[in-house]
Amino acid sequence: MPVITLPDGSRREFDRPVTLMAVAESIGAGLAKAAIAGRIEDALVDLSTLIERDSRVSIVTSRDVDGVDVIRHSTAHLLAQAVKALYPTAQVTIGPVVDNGFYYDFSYERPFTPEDLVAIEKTMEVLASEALQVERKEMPRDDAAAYFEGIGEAYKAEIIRDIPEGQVISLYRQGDFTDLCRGPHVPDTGKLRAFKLMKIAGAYWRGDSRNEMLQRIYGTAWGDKKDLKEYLTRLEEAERRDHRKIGKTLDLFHMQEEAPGMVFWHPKGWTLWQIVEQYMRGIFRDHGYEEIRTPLVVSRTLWEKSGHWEKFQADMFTTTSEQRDYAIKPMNCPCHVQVYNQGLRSYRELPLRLAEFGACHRNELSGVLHGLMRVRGFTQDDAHIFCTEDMVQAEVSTFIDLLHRVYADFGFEKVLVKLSTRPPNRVGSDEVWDKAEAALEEALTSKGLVWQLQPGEGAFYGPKIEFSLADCLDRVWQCGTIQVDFSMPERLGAVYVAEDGAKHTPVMLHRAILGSLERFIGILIEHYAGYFPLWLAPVQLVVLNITDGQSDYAREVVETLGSQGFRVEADLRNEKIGFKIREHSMQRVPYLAIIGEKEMASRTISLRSQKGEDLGSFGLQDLTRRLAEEAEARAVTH
RNA sequence: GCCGGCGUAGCUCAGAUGGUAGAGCGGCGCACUUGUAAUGCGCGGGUCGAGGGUUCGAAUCCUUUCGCCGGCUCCA
Repeated sequence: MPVITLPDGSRREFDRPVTLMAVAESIGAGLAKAAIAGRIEDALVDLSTLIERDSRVSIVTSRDVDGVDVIRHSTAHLLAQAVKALYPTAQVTIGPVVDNGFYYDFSYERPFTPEDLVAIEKTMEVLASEALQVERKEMPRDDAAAYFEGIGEAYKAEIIRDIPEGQVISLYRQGDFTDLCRGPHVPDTGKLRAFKLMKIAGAYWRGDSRNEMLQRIYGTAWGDKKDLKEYLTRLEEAERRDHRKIGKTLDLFHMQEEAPGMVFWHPKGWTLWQIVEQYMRGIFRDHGYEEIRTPLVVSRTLWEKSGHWEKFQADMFTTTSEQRDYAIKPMNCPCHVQVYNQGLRSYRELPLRLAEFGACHRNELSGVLHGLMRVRGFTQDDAHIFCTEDMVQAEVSTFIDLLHRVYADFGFEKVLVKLSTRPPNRVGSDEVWDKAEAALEEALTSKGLVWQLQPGEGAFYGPKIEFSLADCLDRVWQCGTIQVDFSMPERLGAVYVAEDGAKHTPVMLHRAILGSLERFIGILIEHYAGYFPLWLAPVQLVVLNITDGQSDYAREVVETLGSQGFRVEADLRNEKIGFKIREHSMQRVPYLAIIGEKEMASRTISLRSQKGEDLGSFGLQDLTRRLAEEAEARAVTH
């Protein structure tokens, strides 16, 4: 006689085992209708699950995150059912839930086309409208394998064969379609009301590039149509913010096929770059870093010592001169160790923080290149801290503060943190790893940060922390990192003389805040949709005259502001003011200063914000004060 | 690198089924001297990503190749 405890603490007693659905019905018809799945104790299960013992129970609806995931998972099944209905020779493989949706991989004799996608989606809608019951059935492993082999589903059979013998396997049937699945699923396909197929892509069977390429269909699914629409709007917004598009319209940079994965920076883009770089240079200077510059082209012999030649040769650009092999540096650390190695270092010099805006090149696979976000030539805000093991925690701790400050200055408040610990293949003793991992963890804890642990995800040479920022669309970008390295200083012969007079190997911390400047600028462009805050805007203000009569005064204003370090341009063209305003507004210039007869007579300007507000007339002193204050505050005004 | 899609004027894009390319914006010229998101008129501008093939004839069909886009894989 199960006693059921609901989330609000109330209890209900039943005189015989009941299904979750029956519990939902006993609470209310509305809830029963909205029910997607349920939870018994903490396990997410089907509504058809029979409750035989006293339990804590809750009903999951589409307003529940887990409920939406169940809907997505069931929509993946609906997709597979539709594909099998339209293309019976297609074989199903796997169909998991991903962020915002799901996908399903199929093996089929030809690629699916966009027209297929339309047909499949239509069939899915029909199947959903039929509100087919979704039934769970359990089967012994071997029977299940035999079943799928019998219906020609080789991939499913293969998946089952990898499940331990003797285990009971669950199958889900809806209409004439049966899929192997752990579940849970919606009670009937009528619950699937808000979905859309998004795109087709290739994907390797089991994610291994040696395997067959399958046809992956991506879809999105939501609890209701409103959420679906919101999601699609968000995608449109992301498209609107695409840095490749904005980079073109704002004339920031371009790329061309003669230099794939490399950037041609135009004057405005390079101005933005310089603002970012000079800002970081100031940060370095204020926090005990010394800036250096090391060669781009370095002999193979150094890369052999560092181990890169062996491990990453295919990913490096190489060249030859007078029978010597060279590689264009894919990272800066070996070169930084060379700077460290000049002269004999004393413990008194530690920690030594060497920073470089290091231009690196990696011969990335052509298929992964993506605007500024994934390039072959990039510049890191790189630095290496040479220190003792005892200094690691303090250095990491200071770095974390620094990083948060930098992100906040650029307008990013939300930072996500991941700690990656020792992988199976690694260098260094367990004691040293223990110490390093503890130092990183302690540094995070002392800052009161929440972090995600990634066991085994550390580099072979040491543990690391990765910092990601969330942009205005809540997209997450991993930018910062701090990594402990036990390997390279020793490999490259870095030492210091300690208090005991003996030579010791320093620990090296690799660290970056922005990561790649190219990519970071790409993120900035998308975050602000090109509407940069004043301190970042390549052109901060344009002075517009009404007629030729004010040209000289306009030039004078530009000169005055320019001499005070503002990035100001004049637009003295013989055009209507509305035309000029429109052009510069579309170029997302933060401020426009308009000068007509009136302004010239009173030696003022009329100020217009990017948003189109008339801010009134300003004398030059008031204007410069206003601009300076806003730039200094790094205020985000639009 | 792999799978699929795409590549036409400076930009955004039209150009079924093969018949030697078109619009808007920008550019240039002329007129207009203009008050807060497009003044009017006129003029140029493209070996249709590149190579090869089929054809009387290719932007269009086939093929090779480069690049871009979306994924997969990779990411020291």
